[in-house]
Amino acid sequence: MKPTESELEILQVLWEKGPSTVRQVNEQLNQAKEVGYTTTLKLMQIMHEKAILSRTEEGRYHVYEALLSEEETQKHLIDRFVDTAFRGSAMKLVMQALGNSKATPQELDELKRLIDQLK
Amino acid sequence: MKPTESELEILQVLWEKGPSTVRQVNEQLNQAKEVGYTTTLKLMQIMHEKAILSRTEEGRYHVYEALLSEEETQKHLIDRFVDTAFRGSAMKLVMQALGNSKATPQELDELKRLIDQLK
DNA sequence: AAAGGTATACGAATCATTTCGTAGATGTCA
DNA sequence: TGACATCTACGAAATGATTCGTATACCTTT
Repeated sequence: MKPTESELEILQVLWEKGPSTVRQVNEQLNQAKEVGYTTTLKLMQIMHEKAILSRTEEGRYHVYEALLSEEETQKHLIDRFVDTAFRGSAMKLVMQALGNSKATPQELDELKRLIDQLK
Repeated sequence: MKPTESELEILQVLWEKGPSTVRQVNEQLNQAKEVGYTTTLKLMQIMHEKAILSRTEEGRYHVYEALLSEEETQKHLIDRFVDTAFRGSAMKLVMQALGNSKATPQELDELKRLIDQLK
């Protein structure tokens, strides 16, 4: 339930691309940095054991799929992050993140709408 | 420049309490969970080596102080977090964090003001 | 001065994560 | 069929973070 950083990278790929083989994931990862094939394989096997990924055997290949939803996972991660880095204050996180970001006026409007909904 | 989780816990204490001895920090940490004195000591020594903390020797004691500012550090952490967990989209992080949080109406107003400033 | 308490220094055990080499199975193609 | 490519399984090295035991020095109190 607490993916490590490398696991997260793999999840990203699967969330973006949908169910994939090790090779597909590995190739995607390699666009950012060099990672050996067996490294990715091993990681995905471990994630399968931990029930983070499901696996379907199609002939000789294994096709993996994320069992955690992106949203749920992000929710968890934010909780932990707020605790460890912001002493529990989500608002501080939000304001800092917003300050750093180069949000477009549209995005800012969208955010305002979200705020109004929350009130 | 990339504090680990334990290091962050120590930084939190120093940011909150200001310059402190190992014992003071350790006692603070122990309110949340049990940590041995020498564990905290070692960690703070390492942080000193890494130039995360400064150290002043006052008689027999060493007084440590954070060399990283809370804001700067949080900024870095957010950047990394946005990358690893939100594929680079700070807006997604902000909206998720806001959705999860139980912000008070006052806080939401404050946030709106911040947004207007950014526009 | 001796005993007890408390400091720092430091090496090393432990634990988690990441990386990769090698082996064995299976498919493909000349 | 035989050579070659590609797949999974698996053990274990490498790395990084955390934790702690022990040594040594110094103060304080009796």
